[in-house]
Amino acid sequence: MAVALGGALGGVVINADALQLYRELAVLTARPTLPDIADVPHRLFGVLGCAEAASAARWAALARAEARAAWASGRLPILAGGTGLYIAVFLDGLAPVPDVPADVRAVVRERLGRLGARALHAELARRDPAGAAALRPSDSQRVARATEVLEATGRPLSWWRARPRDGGHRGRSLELVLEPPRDRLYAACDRRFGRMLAHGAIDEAAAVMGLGLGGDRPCLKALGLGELGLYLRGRISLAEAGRRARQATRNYAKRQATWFRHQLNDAVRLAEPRPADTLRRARELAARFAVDRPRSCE
RNA sequence: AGGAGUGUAGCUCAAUUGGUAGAGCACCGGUCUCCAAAACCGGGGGUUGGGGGUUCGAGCCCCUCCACUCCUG
Repeated sequence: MAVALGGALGGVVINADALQLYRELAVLTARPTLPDIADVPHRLFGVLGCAEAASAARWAALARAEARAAWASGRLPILAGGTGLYIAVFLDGLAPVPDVPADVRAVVRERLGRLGARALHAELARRDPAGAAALRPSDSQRVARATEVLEATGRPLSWWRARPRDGGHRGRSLELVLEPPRDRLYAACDRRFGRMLAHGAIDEAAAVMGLGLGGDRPCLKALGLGELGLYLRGRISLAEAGRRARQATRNYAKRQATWFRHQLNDAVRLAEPRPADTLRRARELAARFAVDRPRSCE
């Protein structure tokens, strides 16, 4: 869809997917391949090494720069991808929380692994009662985030969130959500892994495993990577790896559907009719959008 | 054909000596401001293979039929 729109409207496709950011993950993230991208410029695909860690803020800064560059060259920026948080951050901006130093982050993660989320939450409750009360003790990810921000800045996360947000383009963009019927969505999920295998997913997984990265690297969360890792170490059969990867893909698609249904209220929803119809519809929408297209994305 | 065993939620399995069925996963729904392909929360579900019997009461005991598995021929 993004490529079709980009071709029809003179656009640049900008990746809005947390995992397609990683260079070493091409097959396993179904990154667009050459025939697709020949006619339309693509940005932010495979631009980080797996040794690095992406974040919403880091991506947003890159995406804003790319969007500006696209406008400057007279092209329409088209963000495409499945990471709801990233898109939300692009649209609404982010609280101006300073970057948390890597060592602080590492210490908090280590303690999380050793003590568990509930223990960190109890500790947070003493230092930032309001912030802790807003979090479930079992929510390891957010408890760790709140802890590391407090640790690094000396101020609770809630204090930072009360400040005005940086950036944001809400109201100056057109949002399209592809919403295929659930059975077709799941069927597509099931087909995906087999296709990846046919395109060298096993070799790619072996190469990534060979990097010897720490177990907490974001890039290791790619669907199917962990499963193929178990297969490569002889722990499970390839059939079992496939079964688990397909299941994980469906579970993820379900979460995406929930996110996009509730977090992008103004989006135009396309229930995926035949591709030609969808494209025509999208062109109409984009043409309408072009009439009051802002002069710059600043 | 004979012998043995098993049939409980979509799947894999639980259920103290008979006291009117639970869990994980799936599925559905939801949360979401910096690891988000993450992290977390909630929900609906089963005339316990069919029929009959014993009993105050049967997923548990008895009879019978059906299905599947294994063994022997």
